[in-house]
Amino acid sequence: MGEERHGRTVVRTITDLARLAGVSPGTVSRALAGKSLVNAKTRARIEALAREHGFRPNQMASGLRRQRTGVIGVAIPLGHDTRQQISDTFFMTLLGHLADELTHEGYDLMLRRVVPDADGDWLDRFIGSGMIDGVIVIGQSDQFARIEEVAEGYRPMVVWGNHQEGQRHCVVGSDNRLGGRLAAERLIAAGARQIAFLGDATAIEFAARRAGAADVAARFGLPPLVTLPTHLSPERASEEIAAHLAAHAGRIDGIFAATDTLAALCLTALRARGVAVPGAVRLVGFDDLPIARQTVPPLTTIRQDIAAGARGLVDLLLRRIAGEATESLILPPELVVRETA
Amino acid sequence: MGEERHGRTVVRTITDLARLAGVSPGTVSRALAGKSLVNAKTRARIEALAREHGFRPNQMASGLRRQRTGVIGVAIPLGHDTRQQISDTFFMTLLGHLADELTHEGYDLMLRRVVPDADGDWLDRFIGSGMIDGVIVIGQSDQFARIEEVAEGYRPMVVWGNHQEGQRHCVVGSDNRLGGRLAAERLIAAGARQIAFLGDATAIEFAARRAGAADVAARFGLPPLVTLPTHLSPERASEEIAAHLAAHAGRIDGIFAATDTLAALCLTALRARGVAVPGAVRLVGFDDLPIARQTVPPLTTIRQDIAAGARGLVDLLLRRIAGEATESLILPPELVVRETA
DNA sequence: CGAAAATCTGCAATCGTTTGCAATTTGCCC
DNA sequence: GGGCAAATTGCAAACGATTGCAGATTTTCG
Repeated sequence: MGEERHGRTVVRTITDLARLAGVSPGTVSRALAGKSLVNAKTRARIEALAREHGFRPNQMASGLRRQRTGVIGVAIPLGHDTRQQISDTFFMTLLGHLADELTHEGYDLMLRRVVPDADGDWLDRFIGSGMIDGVIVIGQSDQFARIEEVAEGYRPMVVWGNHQEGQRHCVVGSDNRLGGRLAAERLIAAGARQIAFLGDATAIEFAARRAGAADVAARFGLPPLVTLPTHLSPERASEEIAAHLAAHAGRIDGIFAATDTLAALCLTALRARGVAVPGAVRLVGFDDLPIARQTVPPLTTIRQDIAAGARGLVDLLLRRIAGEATESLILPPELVVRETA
Repeated sequence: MGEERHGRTVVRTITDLARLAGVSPGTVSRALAGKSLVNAKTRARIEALAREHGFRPNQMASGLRRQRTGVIGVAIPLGHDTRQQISDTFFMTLLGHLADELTHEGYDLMLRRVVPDADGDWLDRFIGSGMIDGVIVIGQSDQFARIEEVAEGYRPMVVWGNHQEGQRHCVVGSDNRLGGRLAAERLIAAGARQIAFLGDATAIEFAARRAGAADVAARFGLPPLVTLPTHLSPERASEEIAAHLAAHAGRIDGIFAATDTLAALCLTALRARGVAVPGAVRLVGFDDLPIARQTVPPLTTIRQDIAAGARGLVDLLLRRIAGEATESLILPPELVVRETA
């Protein structure tokens, strides 16, 4: 420690700096932490030296001692459909906003993709690492049970996803069922009679969207929804959609897609078959991603307010870290009418 | 420590576990680290106990002692165009692949968005935090000089971006100039005579793309490129593009967009003006993002192999961490012909 | 059987920072 | 100037894991 370099003492530790300033390490620590216990002049001197030598206290050591790291973990569980989510526009936008919010609150963000099937222990591992002060889980995937279990004993966790009656873990998410209702109402208003749901209805959020749409179909006395399951990755989904359209040609006049991404693919497939949209088939998406404005014709969709979601996640998490008990936050989605329905 | 809970001793530290196993903390540490110095039976016993109590060593303490954290920092400098990049599909896809690769190599990923204008010190702060073993910077933005300066004294850093003659920092990126050449050649082959470059040519990568296109225009004896500067965020870009098209109506017959995202917006704007593509105006994008397949008509573009880029970044970084000196890695982009040129 | 070699295990220092407590200095008032 | 309170500072013990070294145990072999 304290070797010469560039003709200037290199100061790596608070002790180095203390020696330079002629005080004890404790005082340096207090000065840099901005505590009121140090003399103003002493502090100024120490701060100047720190700046001059580009010194920054080691966060690992600080974290260890204070039992708080200033890092929030963000876990993205990937379902069977591995490759998808991390490049999915919706999740990525959410992640971007999360990064903003967390930075703003002075936290760093540790990102971890997890493949629950391959590693049943993912959540405990993340939490138990001692590296994070709290965790945000983006998407429940098929891990609802696991998350519930952990929520029992670990408070600082908030999850993006769907809310179920009586669940224990704190969740932030859209009212998917309501979104589904809005979508179906619009399809019907635009003239649809036989509605199909496009997407993997085993995913819990999607199931809720579908259920909302089914509610409305039933209320209007229409035939039950047809489900057209797909994967989320564009490559596979394209083929699957084409197959579905071929199989149900002429028998479906309204499609509610689980996602704008799927809706856009579906639109391309419909065009390829020469089906008029919204003339012969009406189409509604979900999310209101940028792509929704760019399709031809532009997509009618259900908007989720991603920024508000991120704010909610961070806000609730910080309150839980502070020890508060918090309710889940359910955001209302909103119908955006463009031209496909 | 070692209090009762759920009728089972809670073991938080390696010392707790040692007490339970009737050995010393040192032995537990060695057993859990999989060192060969512990007796097979002792190790088995310790491992069983650890599993049973869900014990995981504290990474902060471990990191402090070993002077290595197992975390790689990923910094995303945001230029003036703040909101954009983190939700930009290209960067996010790259981030996804990075997460994959790093996880695969046993590293965690710490994500930090930085606004260099507001915080001139961003890179040193990140590096000096003691929280990361190395750093990947995604995009040079306008921070070329700052990065160069830091590269001088800090080895474990790799940057995604453009390569300049004689630069010091290790970079991975596409050969943007070559990409620009490919784009221009295609535009010309498709019949363009007056080519425009769409995008912010002050960004270093974009400038290189533009330069490549300009090379080709000159070689073919065509008039110099017209530059149509835009922001990257879709909202602002839309208007700007519309204005540009209005200003240059009929005088441009080929557009090279810095990005597929811009190209898609441009296509929409062209459609709105009733301009035939590729009949009256040819259009080539860059990146080959998913949206390139979905526009109408689908976009001719220059593909960057994002996965290869991520692999390169991680590979080079790990080698630098290990102390190797490494060359930069320049990947060849590739023309993908679809229907807009 | 005994000694040397090989294998395990424990001890205690260490990583760099924070913080309770005690010691010291300074300021203030009579 | 003395005495007391307030303001600063130093001391040393944490935080939890790792690891060089030395002591203890077992194995090997002549």
